[in-house]
Amino acid sequence: MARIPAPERRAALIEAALRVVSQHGIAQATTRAIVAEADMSLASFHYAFDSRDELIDELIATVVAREQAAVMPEVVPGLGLREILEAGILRYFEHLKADPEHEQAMLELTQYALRSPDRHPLALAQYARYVELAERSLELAASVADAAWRVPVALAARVLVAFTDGLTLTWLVDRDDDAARAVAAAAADALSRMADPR
Amino acid sequence: MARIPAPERRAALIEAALRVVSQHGIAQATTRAIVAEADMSLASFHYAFDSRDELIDELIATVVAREQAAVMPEVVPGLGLREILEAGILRYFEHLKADPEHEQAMLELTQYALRSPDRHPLALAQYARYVELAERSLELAASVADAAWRVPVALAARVLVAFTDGLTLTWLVDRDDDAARAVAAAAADALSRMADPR
DNA sequence: GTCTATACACCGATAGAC
DNA sequence: GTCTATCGGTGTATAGAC
Repeated sequence: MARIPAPERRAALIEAALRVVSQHGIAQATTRAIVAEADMSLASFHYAFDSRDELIDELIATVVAREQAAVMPEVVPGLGLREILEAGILRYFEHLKADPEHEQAMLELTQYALRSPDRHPLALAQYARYVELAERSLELAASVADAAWRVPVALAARVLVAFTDGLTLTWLVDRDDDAARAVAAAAADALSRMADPR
Repeated sequence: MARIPAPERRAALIEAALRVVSQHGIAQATTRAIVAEADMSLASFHYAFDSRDELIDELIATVVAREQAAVMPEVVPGLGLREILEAGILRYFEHLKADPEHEQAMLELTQYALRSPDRHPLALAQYARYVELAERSLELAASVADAAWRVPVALAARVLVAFTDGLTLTWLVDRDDDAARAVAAAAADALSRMADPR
């Protein structure tokens, strides 16, 4: 086999691990399954990583760092804040529908991290990142709609994260698109009432 | 050891399994960990159950059937619908704070069920039960507040389930009580606008 | 650096004595 | 019915040839 620098091997293994977790769940993301997905030998795994735990930690850090603002609103002037927010949440919903396994993987990684005190900070960082992205979206939305947040943006962002999480979890279970759209509308409604026109 | 009828052994093992899942997560809920918690021999497990899968399925069915309406509003006349709903959601939040491991276990069992086509119906049944309980709460709340739902109650109930799920997941990660209360207020606000005074 | 082969722990499940 | 002992399989991790 070709000689591949350790950092590249680590990256390839992390990508393979994400695919395995997405498709089969974290419980099935064994070292053997991951190296098979990456088309490597088992020994190569332990050359690149000290342990499976080390890879999982790195995987969580990677997906968190890579997370993009799926809810980021388009700049369409003339719309009210409520409409802008609803469009943003619906955009996230389309993103969820396009790749449900990825969001399911993110949820599993969160819960995995929650089960170990050592890894709890990883889950916290993940949600801090979500809140940060939500915050930017809400600030942009208010700016476009010419509104001002009455509560701290960080708090409104935290509420938005909770609402999208709930939308995700329930939709992954029942795949009820109409219900998900109702959640989006209700969430946008509630959030828009946390701001005043300027 | 004493001779215990099979149904009692099954019940004891299910209770032990729930404790193990709550405390250590479903990944650690091995047959050995469960029998240790139940103070039984490993062979007793396979006398009562054909397989570990059979017990997990039974466990999910049991916790779902046992689920109570934690959000069920108190009957306090004179309050508006929004206040009644907020009080109900805050009641659920206190329930969550009192026993976080149980709600975390429920989330894990849901995601576990989602990973296997055979068990997906169990997750669906779980959420159908949640929606049913939410529906009863919403009907009672509207009746007490003398209001009428403008949308189908089932849909409003589905939205309520999503909101409480999001509240649960985010709070389990960051344990931010103030943020959770803001989610509760926003959810109550959004839901109350799905009804009209009568 | 990469491989095959293997050590060792733990898993679910069963055999067979009592 | 209940137990101890054990099987076959799979998990993580490592040894040692190349």
